[in-house]
Amino acid sequence: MKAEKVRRMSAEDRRALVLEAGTRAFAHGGYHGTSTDAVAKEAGVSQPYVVRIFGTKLELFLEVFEESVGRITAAFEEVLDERPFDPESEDDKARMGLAYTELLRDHEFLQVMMHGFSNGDVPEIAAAARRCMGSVFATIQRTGWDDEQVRDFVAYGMLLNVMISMRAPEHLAPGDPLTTLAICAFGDELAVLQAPVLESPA
Amino acid sequence: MKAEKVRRMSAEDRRALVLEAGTRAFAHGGYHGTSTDAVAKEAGVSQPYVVRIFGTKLELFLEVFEESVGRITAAFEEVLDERPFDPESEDDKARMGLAYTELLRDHEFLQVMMHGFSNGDVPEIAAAARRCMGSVFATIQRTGWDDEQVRDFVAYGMLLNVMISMRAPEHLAPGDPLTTLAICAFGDELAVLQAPVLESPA
DNA sequence: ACCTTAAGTAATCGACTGATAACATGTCAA
DNA sequence: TTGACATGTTATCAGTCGATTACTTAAGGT
Repeated sequence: MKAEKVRRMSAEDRRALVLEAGTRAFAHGGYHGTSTDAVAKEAGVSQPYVVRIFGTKLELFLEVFEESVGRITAAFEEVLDERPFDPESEDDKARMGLAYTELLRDHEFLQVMMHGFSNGDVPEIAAAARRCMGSVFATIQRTGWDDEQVRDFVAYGMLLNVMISMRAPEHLAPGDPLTTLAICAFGDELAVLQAPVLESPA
Repeated sequence: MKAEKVRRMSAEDRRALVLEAGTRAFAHGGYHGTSTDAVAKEAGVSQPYVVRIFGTKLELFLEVFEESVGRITAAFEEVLDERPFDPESEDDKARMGLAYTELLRDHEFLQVMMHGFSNGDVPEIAAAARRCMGSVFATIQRTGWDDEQVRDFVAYGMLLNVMISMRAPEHLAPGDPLTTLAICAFGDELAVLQAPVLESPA
């Protein structure tokens, strides 16, 4: 019957794979709204195995969360390290903005971040959220902007996160005020977010 | 034994009471993280009763959510209707900002709103979120500001919501970058948010 | 006083969840 | 080849959740 020998993976690789699956799963339901079984299904392993790897669901979420925020700060750091950053330059500012909007296309990290940010009732998650928000702020500070500029940049990011969360780009109606907001918040990026990826148009 | 006659309430009053309790409960745990029993306990009634009043947990949440957003837009409308609003006036802009920071002190509405905004995986909640975000945007538009200004105002609000959600004001450490962000985001309001209400200082 | 209506609860159900324990099997060094 | 260890699963449990049913009793008109 079962001729297939089941290939195994190193614990390290499997852990990384489950972490990725966890990112996708938690991006949808958040901490409370996602079961360890959902993560397991996404990863293609059994539910008890994912809890054995991470100990508890909470620890799994915390790892997923911190990794997601890490990816986001990494995207900014890439821009900052690419070449000297001029705090006065509108062009450099646009580059930072672009780094974020590129993240929007694959918005799992952002949604995980958002879920972490809004789970203040779980002390460990709230603590992680504060730590991560601090590190994001500190990273943006490296631009040389004054604190108010950094604050506004972060605030703008939060708006985009919220708009993504509520699936605004996929639900635009002509007369809707939300459409106006979406247009002036996402700009050119809106078109990209509306349509899913097209496969090799003939 | 039980001498107490149980006083009853009109369905209307009880409904309002449970709605209020729901606001407090959902503000903490959000949709997925709050049980109907938690709402019932908060309201001082039995769990089956709260589901009978609202039909399902989802409908209860939607009512709580829409009412919360209603309170928020109402706060803005109060400012707008108070006297003619000058879109060029820095003073009038400050009044709008103040309307929001006053909401921060009793932040249950904001947290419920935030939870609704980040629950995009539940279609009904996401739809309500889009509707409500649209109505908030439309309300702020009544200032006469151009769309970019309105957008930035809303974005700023989202940042404050997130900071409140992660309990930033209660966890300020001297060297922390988050503290810097908190200071330049909340301004004078920060002191108020840090300390719970003091009872008649001797 | 009576009796219909409406407010409210206790009991309970089936589904789900996170976690534990026991078991099975692939991998690899000696 | 073998045996120890690491990878992974099945079975299962106790707790929780949303919802339904059936019951209880206060309120209020006649």
